Amino acid sequence: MLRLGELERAVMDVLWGAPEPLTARQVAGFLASRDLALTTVLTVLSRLEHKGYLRRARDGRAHHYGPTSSREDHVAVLMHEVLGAASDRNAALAGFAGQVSREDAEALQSALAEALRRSGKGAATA
Amino acid sequence: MLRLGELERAVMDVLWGAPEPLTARQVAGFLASRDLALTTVLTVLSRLEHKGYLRRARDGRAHHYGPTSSREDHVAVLMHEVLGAASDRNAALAGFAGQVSREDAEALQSALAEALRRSGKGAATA
DNA sequence: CCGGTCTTCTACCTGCCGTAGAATCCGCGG
DNA sequence: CCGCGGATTCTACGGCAGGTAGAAGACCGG
Repeated sequence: MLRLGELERAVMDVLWGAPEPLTARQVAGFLASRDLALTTVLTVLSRLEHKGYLRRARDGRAHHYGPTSSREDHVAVLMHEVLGAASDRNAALAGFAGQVSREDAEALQSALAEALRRSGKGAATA
Repeated sequence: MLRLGELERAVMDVLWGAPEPLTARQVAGFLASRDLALTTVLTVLSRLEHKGYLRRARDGRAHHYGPTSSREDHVAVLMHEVLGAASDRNAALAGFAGQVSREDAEALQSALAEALRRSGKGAATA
């Protein structure tokens, strides 16, 4: 998985936070505090598209850029990627479990229960 | 959290996999397939120490380098870091839960149960 | 005290990313 | 159908991280 730089992340945050695809100009608008040149935003947008994070569609003279997956999916994928680096997955999972907040732990538990229930009566995921 | 490069990760893997701290020469030995100059290993070792991943202790003429934390801890920390990037933690956790293998899901569940039990009769973690 | 290690310093190169100007393209209004 | 103005593409530069390693200095053991 290709990593994101600071500005790239900021752009993705804008797009992930938007209800629908945005034009480069709109993205620049959301990042107005950075006072970036439009071409800078365009460059980043292109790089992100190249990396597979964005998809774009022409609309009149401009393009609209939208994320190819949700931030949550992205995060989930990254978490797996990180987890894959551990030689002892169980130990890593245990370490992780030991560090999460109570709220997260509870949320994770129900999510897991749900996942197991689903995979239980379908084909096994693993 | 500072990221690791390819070689840096390889070095950490060697040290994480070793039962005790190693000298630069020993590390180079484990990475023999790369045919690196000793100074290259030393440089990387220094950078890793600087980043806080390693601690070293002099022993006679050479230093012995050992990891400051286990790979599993490292992975757990990284997972949290990644999780922190999600605006909707629950959605991210759900996405993660939906992607884990059955084995991992089960391991996680017991680890979580354990964690909750412990935090339950102590001070709350969150 | 000497020699051979081990270490430190310094340096080069490459690739990624932030940044943006110049040139080109193209759809829309007239 | 033409030209205008915005959108896109191309190209580029500087900085930083990381891989790589030589040269020189520090230091321990014999």
